[in-house]
Amino acid sequence: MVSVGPRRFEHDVVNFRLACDDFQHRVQPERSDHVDKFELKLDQAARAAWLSYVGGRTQDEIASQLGVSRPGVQRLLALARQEGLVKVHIDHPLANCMVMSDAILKRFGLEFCDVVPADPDAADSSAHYLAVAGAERLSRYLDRSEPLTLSLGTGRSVRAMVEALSRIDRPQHRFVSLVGNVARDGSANRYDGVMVLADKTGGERFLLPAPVVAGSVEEKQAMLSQHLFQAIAEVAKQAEAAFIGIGRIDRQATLFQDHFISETELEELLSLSAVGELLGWPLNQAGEVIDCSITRRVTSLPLEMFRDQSLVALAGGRDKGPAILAALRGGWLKGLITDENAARFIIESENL
Amino acid sequence: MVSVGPRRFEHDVVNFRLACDDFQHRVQPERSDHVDKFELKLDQAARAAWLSYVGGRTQDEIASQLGVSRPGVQRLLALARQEGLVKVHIDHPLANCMVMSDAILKRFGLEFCDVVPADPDAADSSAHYLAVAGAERLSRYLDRSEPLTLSLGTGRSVRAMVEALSRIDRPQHRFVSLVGNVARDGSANRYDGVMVLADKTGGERFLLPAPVVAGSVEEKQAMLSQHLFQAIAEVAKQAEAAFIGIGRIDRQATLFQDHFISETELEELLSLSAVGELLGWPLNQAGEVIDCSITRRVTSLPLEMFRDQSLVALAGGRDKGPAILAALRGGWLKGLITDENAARFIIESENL
DNA sequence: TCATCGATCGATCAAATGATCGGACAGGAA
DNA sequence: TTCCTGTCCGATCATTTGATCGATCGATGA
Repeated sequence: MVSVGPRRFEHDVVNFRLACDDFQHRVQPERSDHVDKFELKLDQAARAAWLSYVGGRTQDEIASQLGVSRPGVQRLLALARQEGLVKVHIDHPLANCMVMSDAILKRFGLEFCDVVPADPDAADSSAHYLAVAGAERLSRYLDRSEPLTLSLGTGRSVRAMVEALSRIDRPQHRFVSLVGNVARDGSANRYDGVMVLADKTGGERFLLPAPVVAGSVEEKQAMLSQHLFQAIAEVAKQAEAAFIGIGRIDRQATLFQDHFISETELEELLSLSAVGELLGWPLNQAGEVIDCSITRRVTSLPLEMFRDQSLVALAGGRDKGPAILAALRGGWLKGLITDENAARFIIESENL
Repeated sequence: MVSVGPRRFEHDVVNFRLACDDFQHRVQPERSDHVDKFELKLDQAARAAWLSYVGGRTQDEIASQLGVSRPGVQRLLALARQEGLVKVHIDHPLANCMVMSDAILKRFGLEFCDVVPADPDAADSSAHYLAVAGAERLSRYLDRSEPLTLSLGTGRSVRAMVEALSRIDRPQHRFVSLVGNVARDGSANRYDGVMVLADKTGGERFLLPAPVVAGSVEEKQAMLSQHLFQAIAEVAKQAEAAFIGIGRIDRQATLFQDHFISETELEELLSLSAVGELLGWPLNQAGEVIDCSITRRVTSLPLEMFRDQSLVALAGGRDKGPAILAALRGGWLKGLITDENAARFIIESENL
């Protein structure tokens, strides 16, 4: 899955390295006849490149046309690409997305990164695309016929993803919710993502009978020691991949709006410069889990548990940028599905 | 040598056909879900194209990344190219030349066409490039070790070409001058192209002991019946290729300036709408040899003789455009070495 | 409901491409 | 002059790419 290195067109990110190679090549022989020779070679390279990329000739044809051997043509083409003579442009709105996706992928060592297009003006324009892209990735797992365990976080994005999924019969699969589906008032969320997913596939469902954040440290301990909780946690540990959302930490934060944390607690998190949360675990700008009074009451499985799973995050919108960036910096994610706006924020923040 | 058809990038000329194919595909299913489906496919195609051409991924990598089979990726890439999503630009002054060269090559069914860059302001800027390009082609023949017969016309371009040639030891080759090296006053040109070429290679030289245009029909007949003349003509017939210049027919014409034809004769040619000449044979705009009083006195070998030889013409400059175009239209040439200015004239005249 | 048509998809093979290696050649130092 | 060193060039092999063909799936109409 990991790219084995630049193969054909070395633009964008890679160009930098090649430019350096070039530097060593060209600056050393400064004398004019050498430069002339180089220019001549470049001319030939340009011809070869044109014949190959625009004219669509094969290297054999080019070879006989330019009067060199085929390997010679190959060297000319390589030269032309190194010197940046060949410019490829993909004429499609997705091209930008691909550029950013690739940059993020490489920067944070992800296994995949999908960036869906979004209109910067229309705030929620990308929500549906995000859901579809997520469903696409999700169904990649579900397609398999061998039994599979997947875990899901909460959030609008995750929810929309499973709703965008088309029905598929996979009774052998198991789905676990990573985040308690019980609100602080004790009401259970009947429409948890796992429920929908299990309905659509006919698979088994495992729901965590707990709130995200317990009322007290003691309550958390009590919950963690429950047999049922431990059994479900055990299933979650076997999951191959986890699809989760990324939460902001500010007054619009889901954690706060849904009353999982109080205003005082929010203030505390903000004062500790939390910028996002993963499964209820608050992260600072560097992506480290912040140790504070709230952390000690979070009932979610510890993030370390997901080191050997494919932790896939879905989140979009420029507002979520800082939170997504934190998750990336922490190295928690294996996959990211986001939108153009958030991606642009990340690219800018990291100077990519 | 002939192109076997579009292979990879179908731009420029070929794009037209592909656009038609596309038309049939896309217009028939006008219903919106079909269009949507097509759009989705195009999105995928854009992604695939980006990953392949910009990202430099291999098709296998793209396949696993997009979750389709490798042939699927191939179809996506083909689609992307058909739809014109992939734009390739060669960032080099020669790119224009290559475009024109290719257009001329295809339009007139040449075996090769070299277009060298030229500054439209500096009139003679391309003369040297032309010579070098010609020498390049010439040495392609000379490199061969088997005995070879080549014939040469006259003119500054041909002369410059042989001078640009580097020395090479080929005593087995034979070189024939196609145009008399005797001026009307009887003086022989000691520095004929053939002389230089034979000097540089050590090959045999055959010079036509005649002026281009004889003084009268009788003189021509006398000359053609000479044994020496016939012997040399016989050698010329065995030539594999002929490198010749292309002459204008106007007051700047070499034929006229060197007094091979008189002012009256020039007027006659112009009144018959001659626009150029090949080895002294005047051509009209369609490239047909004009039958007139001068034609009957031209001592050069008939152009028909070169139908099964590689007749290669060297000529540049916008002024020579009409003459070159005539030679091309007549279908006399197998190869053309010209410059940007002349090429542009040809492209514009033929609406390419 | 079934048969047929069409389209799409993936396995297979041929062609084209990229990379490595050994050898030749030129330029420079002993 | 001879040897050495670095560079360039072309033969060969592995990989990648393109194209064809049969199979499968879904749609359409009887």
